[in-house]
Amino acid sequence: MTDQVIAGVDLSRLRELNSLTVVRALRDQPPTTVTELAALTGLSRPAVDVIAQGLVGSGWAKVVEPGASSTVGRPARRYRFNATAGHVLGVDVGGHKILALIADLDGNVVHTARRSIGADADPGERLAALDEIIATALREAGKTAHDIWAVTVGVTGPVDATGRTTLFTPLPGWQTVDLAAHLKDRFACPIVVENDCKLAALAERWLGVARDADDIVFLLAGMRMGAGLIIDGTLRRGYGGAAGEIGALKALRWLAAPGHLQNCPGVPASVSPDDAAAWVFNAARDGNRDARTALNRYVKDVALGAAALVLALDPQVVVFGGGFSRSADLVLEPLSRELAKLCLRVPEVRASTLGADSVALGALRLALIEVDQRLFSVGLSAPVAPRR
Amino acid sequence: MTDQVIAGVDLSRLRELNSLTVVRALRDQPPTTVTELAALTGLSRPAVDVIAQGLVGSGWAKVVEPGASSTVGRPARRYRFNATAGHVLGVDVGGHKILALIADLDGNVVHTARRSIGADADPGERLAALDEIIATALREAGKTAHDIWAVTVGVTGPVDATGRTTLFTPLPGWQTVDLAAHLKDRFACPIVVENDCKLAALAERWLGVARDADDIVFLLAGMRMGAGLIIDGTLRRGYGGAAGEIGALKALRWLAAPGHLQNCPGVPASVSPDDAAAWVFNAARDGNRDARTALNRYVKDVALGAAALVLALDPQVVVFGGGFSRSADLVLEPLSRELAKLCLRVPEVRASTLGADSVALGALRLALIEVDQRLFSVGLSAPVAPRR
DNA sequence: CCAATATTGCTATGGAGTTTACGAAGTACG
DNA sequence: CGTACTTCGTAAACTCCATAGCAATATTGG
Repeated sequence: MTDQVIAGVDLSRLRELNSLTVVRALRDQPPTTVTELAALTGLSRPAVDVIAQGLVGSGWAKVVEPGASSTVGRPARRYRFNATAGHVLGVDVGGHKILALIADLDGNVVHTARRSIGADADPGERLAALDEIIATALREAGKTAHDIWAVTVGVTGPVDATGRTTLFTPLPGWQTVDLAAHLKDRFACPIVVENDCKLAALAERWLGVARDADDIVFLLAGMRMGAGLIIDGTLRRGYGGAAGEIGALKALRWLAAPGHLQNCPGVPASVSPDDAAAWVFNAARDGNRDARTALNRYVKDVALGAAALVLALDPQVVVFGGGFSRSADLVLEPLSRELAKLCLRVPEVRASTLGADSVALGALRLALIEVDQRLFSVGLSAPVAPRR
Repeated sequence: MTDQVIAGVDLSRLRELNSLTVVRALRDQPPTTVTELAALTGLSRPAVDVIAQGLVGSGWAKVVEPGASSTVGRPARRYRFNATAGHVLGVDVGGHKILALIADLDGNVVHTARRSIGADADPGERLAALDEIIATALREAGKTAHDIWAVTVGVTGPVDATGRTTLFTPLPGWQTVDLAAHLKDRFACPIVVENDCKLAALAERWLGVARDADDIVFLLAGMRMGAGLIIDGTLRRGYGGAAGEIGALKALRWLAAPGHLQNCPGVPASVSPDDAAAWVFNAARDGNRDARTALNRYVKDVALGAAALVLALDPQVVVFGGGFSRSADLVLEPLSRELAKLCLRVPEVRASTLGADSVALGALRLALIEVDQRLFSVGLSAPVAPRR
């Protein structure tokens, strides 16, 4: 079918493959003995031994000398994956705030930097704030740009293959911004720009409430509605990066959905438009009749778009996330009920637990996936760090 | 992440991997010399030589002795993939007909058997007809059930993991039929039952109009509307096998769409309900005003559901297939126009060329994929045929 | 202190691929 | 018609990798 190069396996490549296998096993395990690794990989003990020592030499693994052993026999030396060999950076450029996380190769967050920014900030201000917060995060974490092996930035609006949001974005003036190009001067590593909903979906499967599922429809519910799709365990972007943008279909009323909350009668004039939804949720909890009506209408509209996604993809789980997920207690049950009415096979509906950090966490996850892919295609030989 | 066995590569496994690489190269190529294979796989000439001879010994390849050579130097022996080592069976169990195809491992159809059946036939009759046509096809092709390495059957309605259509099916009484179990007595090989739209989508990517695309929304348009989704080059079924069933959402009006054609004013009483649509298409071509109105309404309704799928998945191509694709000349342009109005990023719209055979061809394709997967996981050693 | 047990390190063995080399089989050309 | 040239087929030597088995070593328990 394809005419691309079909890779025959050379003997040196064999060793590399087995090294990668050991790395993979090491990474998913607490510090491990050679014998355990041998059992895990199916390789012989001597082979694993040689490989493990090689990995220590090249920095991928560290030796843990045996301490007080609890078993009989000679205590075994243990090896652990050297997660601090490299780090990744994940950033969420939101309307109101910028959040940057730095994590090691295991995904442990080692530093967090947050800054709020006006929703009407122009692209120049926003980029300057981004640069500043990245610089701050690196400095405070004691890292330089060369310690970072991959960068992912989340923005609102569909992102195309080049990392631009030309189709549409709610950030003022952002249509013409080429964020990847902007960051390319600061980092030598791969830089990925991705849609915020898609990143949040990744986070939810990584650390959140959908860890067990391979087919997930993630709903980012806030003043804007969005969705991220994970199918067969992989984030799907679509051909032009616009997968999940079901809100564009007016018949499904996603655009209008948050309006029911914002324009709910009875919201005091003292409450700012941004906080109206929170007020309505609280009022609904207290039994306010207008608030309950608004909530009902909101859920019905959300369910309609969600049903379209569910019918299209037949996921195992629908995750209700985003800013409004704090009020999931009010939404989950009626949303589930509406979906049951509209869909053929009804998926589970769960509430997100990651809250406001989900986009930045998802950015970390995507950066780690990027490192992984290069690791398992390029190989261990070259350090995975800079491209040039 | 996973705790499953992580495969280390043994030396014998290495040889197997390289054998598989050579098989793969051989399969996509006209009869090939050892030197060419070596260049293609990156292996050395002696290594490929040994492997090729081994493949001939185990029946996977055949030798083509050199004939009149056109180049200088000693003419090379050529090897070709032995596509007739095994065969696959693909069947389309439709409302009005049953179509069975037998193909070799290259996908060349070696036999076709077709039979029409009443739309109201009960499950017993339908299964009997299926058995008969399979027996006929095997007999006339000079094969037995043991020559078949994989069977796929296409039916209407969403198919779950066990091969049953418990959610919904338009075939009378079919809800309780366990087709896979029925066929298990007749074949020792893997048997897959799959939804007809999904199979037609596969066919369109294999031999049809979407060979170049990895992200495809396939529309099966006929008296019933359905869809099959190919994302990142792979057919996606959804968690419960119900992906693409967007027609269940009444707001998107797929259920009603064919009705515009069937109930078009002006259709002569002499035309049977099944042929009404064809009459309307013809009348529209002749400029009949009522027919054009019906067609417009039909296209608008089709476009609405299609737009939901397009927005959800952002495909490269939308393929208009199924029985009505014969009249694609009337549909394509307005459908494309409607989609442009409704979608963010507008995909190409193409008309299917495979016609009524697409489901059976897709069944063949899925059977071949099944053989492939077993080949590349289980390996060459065991003949891929019977499971027990 | 000694026996039991498990790990570590070492050496011999065998399989697979590569390199090198040479005979074989055909073409091109004087 | 014969020689030079090209390419193929195959064998031998070599390298690399993983395995198997054994000796050495470190720890626990009696």
